[in-house]
Amino acid sequence: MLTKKSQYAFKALGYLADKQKDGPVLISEISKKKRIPLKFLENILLELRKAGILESKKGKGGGYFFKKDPADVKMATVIRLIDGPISMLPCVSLYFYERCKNCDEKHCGLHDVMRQVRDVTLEVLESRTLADLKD
Amino acid sequence: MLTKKSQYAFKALGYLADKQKDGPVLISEISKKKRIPLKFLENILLELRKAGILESKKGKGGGYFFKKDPADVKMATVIRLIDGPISMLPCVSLYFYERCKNCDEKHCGLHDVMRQVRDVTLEVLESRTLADLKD
DNA sequence: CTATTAGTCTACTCGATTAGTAGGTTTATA
DNA sequence: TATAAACCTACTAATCGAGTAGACTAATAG
Repeated sequence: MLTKKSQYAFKALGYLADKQKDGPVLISEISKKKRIPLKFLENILLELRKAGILESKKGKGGGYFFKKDPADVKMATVIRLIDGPISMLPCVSLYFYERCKNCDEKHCGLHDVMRQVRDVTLEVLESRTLADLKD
Repeated sequence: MLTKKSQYAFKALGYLADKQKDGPVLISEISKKKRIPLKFLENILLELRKAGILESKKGKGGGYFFKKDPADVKMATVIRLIDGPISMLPCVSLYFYERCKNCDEKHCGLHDVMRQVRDVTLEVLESRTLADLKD
């Protein structure tokens, strides 16, 4: 399951993708329109900015807006950033790999199945982008 | 990510699938061979028995063994039993569905992507069975 | 140059979940 | 009747998820 945090992130990013032409959008506006707790949203947007996906401007007329083109940001990237691993096991994770103890990866049935799950999952999440969140 | 609990469950089930011809297997044997904390394993096997996957026998010569044919138990079933939902969002879950607030499922980009992820994931997990865990 | 607006940052809380452990009870077999 | 083994309830400690508090910094308008 995705955490609330990444679900909020996706909602906020979808909103920002819609308003992309309108210049900076206030955190408080996103918070109201998407019903996301204000302070929680602050943290989330900050993370997205630090990751280089969003950009912000302080003071009057400020707010958040896209730094990258939404079409260039994969869903998988956002999930990994906010929630961490996408795979069901550490030993099949590409970005958060950990060797599994007492299970030989060469002939571990579970490993094989979970690698297959990872592959089909990533096929979707690496091809879909934040542009797909626009309505 | 799968929990330790379901990972242990799969290891134990794999072991039991191998030993299927040998009659009842002791919890303590599985615990040793697969390096799973004994008391934790007890709980797990109990759940699997109550779910009708395993059967047990008490007293001398007792232990755990398969009630169903391993080839008839889908991986998805075990995950749902031990960990719960497989989907990334409650609103696309088949067995643990919950309507999502402030997001119209008719035109929600996130919903669509996550439904697609669910579909490809289940294609794997509903087709692979515990027989695939044998080595 | 100062008031206001708006994002930045650190740290805290609090409940739920995860990963176990303890210890007694029941049932089958020898 | 002794012993072997599973059964069952309840407890604990650590981590994580979800959110809050409050002070700080930077940009703009008058």
